[in-house]
Amino acid sequence: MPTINDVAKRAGVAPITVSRVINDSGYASQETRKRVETAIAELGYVPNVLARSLRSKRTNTLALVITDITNPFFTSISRGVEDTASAVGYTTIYCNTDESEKKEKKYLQLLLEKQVDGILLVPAHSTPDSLEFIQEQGASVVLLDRKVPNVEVDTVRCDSEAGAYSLIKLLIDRGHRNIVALGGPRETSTSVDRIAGYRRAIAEAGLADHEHVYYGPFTQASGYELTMKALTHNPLPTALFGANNFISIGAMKALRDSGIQVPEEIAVVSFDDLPSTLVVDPFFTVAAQPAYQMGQKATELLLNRLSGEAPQECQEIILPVEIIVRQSSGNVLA
Amino acid sequence: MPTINDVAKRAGVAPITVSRVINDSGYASQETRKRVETAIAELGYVPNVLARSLRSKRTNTLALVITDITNPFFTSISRGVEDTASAVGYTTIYCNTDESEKKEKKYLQLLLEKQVDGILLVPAHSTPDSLEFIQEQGASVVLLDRKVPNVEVDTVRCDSEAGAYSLIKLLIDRGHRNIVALGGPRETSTSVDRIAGYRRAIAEAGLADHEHVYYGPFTQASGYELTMKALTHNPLPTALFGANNFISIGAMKALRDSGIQVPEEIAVVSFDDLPSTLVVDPFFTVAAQPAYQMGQKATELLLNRLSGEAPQECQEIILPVEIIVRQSSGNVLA
DNA sequence: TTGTGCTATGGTAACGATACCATGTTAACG
DNA sequence: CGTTAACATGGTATCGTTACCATAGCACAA
Repeated sequence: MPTINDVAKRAGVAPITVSRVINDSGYASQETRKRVETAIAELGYVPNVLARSLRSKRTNTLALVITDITNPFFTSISRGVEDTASAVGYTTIYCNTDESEKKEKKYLQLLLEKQVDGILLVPAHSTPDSLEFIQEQGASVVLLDRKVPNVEVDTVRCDSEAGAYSLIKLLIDRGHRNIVALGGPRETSTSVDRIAGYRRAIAEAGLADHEHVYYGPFTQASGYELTMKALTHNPLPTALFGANNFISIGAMKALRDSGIQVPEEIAVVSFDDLPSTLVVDPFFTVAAQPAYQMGQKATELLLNRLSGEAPQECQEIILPVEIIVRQSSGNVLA
Repeated sequence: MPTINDVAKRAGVAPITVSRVINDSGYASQETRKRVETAIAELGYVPNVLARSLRSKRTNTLALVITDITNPFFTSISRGVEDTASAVGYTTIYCNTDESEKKEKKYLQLLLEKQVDGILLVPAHSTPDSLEFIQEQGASVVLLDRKVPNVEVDTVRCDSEAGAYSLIKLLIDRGHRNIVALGGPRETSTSVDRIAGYRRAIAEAGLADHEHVYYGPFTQASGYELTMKALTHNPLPTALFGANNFISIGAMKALRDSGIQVPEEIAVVSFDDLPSTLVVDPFFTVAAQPAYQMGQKATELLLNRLSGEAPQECQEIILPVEIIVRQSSGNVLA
């Protein structure tokens, strides 16, 4: 495989001149440029980015660390990231942590070894320490979707508390008094905030006695299981609140398997919408997060940091959620 | 940021010894190993993979070039790839070509510059030439999902022709005589094969006069549009065959918007299933491809090539599709 | 004329690791 | 006791590129 030196020899110039032509940096006469370009074409020369990055200390690579690309929410985020990054010549490495502390650690180490310029991180088990370590190693970080307390980091997320509050308020306004929350993990900030929103709405309506919260992973299996537990209540809840899309789908399956009609017998509201490309008849009343834009914004913020254009202080961008009312929330109770 | 030399100095050894400890290659006494490890920990040393790869000529990086990660089929493939690759210490770079020739070219060039060890490619506009160029540049290639004629390359895909044939046969057995195919792009091998399967079933049943094929991109919008065209037929078709998941969802929306009941008035069958995590009540009768395994197998094949374990000749692995009969195909016609 | 600044190009070192070769120490064996 | 082999460590060159500094021609202003 030809190197920059081979090209230089063939074009009758110094390697550095070839470099200047390739990168369009510094001066190069029209004629030299042409000679170099033909030499490149004739040899089928492909620059070696490893060498370039080693010398220049920039890899033009970002990393996106999410929990699971299989979740459409993260899929959309990833397209937002990828599109934004690739438009300015950056590549993106994706990592799925599956909410595992071990995987997260392993990937972060790997990414640092790869000298990525920046990391977009949906923290699963990140601590202030681990974030600081990343920054010490010269990589910029932007937190996505979730908070990590007591650190100075840029963050892009949605207002989970307000979104959940609105959903529950909507149910209460329709006459529901017995609403069960199917939460995510106890330690995950989005889950915590959504439950907080639920609590605020419940408390405001003077229903503190009717507060019922279950916790579990953000999975369909958990949604199913927690719903089955909720269905042992007497009297039955009149509405369920799923803290994310998978939980709610699991809940729906549990209700179906129990022969319970939605929304006639039990109403369901949920965090996270499903992309319209995947659903024929959207059914869920949801608090929809602008996932694509989250990825986009976070990437823009990160790129600004890298180019030194961003202001010194950390930014916390909080995007609004959109409440979309559909059938699953039903009508006003009789 | 500390380098291997800093570690070496602090541990009182030569850099190469540190290297041996890190990579667990060659000999190192228990005691030296310990000294090196503490030095690494104290300095917060992180090896620089760029330098390592530049010297060793291996990046331990694969690339997955797909058309759109937003399609659950490719999402599943990507998890198959990622899980298999990361289990043996490989990182994966994802690229979305969106079926664009320009993007595909741009990404392939970029990936070669990055010196990826291997590329898993869902060819959108790849030619034998472009594949050979990749191989000349020292990267291995495995084609995924689609064929490129007249090249020697490893391939992992499903039997599109047989899958489509089975779906159409199923409709014919239930009495359908007027089945419209909503195809993908004319040039894409999967689309071509699926239409071929459709044609074979139609011909076998002596229905050549009732052959109706439309072509368009693999998108929901196209599925919608083509269905609207199909609905202008007189008499109306009794069944539709969508060549991929997005097309079929678009078709369903068109039928819904036209006030046509599925399957009562028109039956629908489709290629590609949706993951059960995303659907409460699976409805489509489909030819399901084992997407995750496709990613897995392709990655294994690629890794075998890289380690030189694979036999010389190219392999073509063809996985079977599974016909899953659900409601959308309806009952036997009256 | 001298000085200044733009254009165009090149030489040398360095980025941070490992490949390759060399060397010394120790244990084991006939 | 000498030879062999496994163990343990190090020196030097090199991967392919760019940073940094240097040089030289030329136009133009003072």
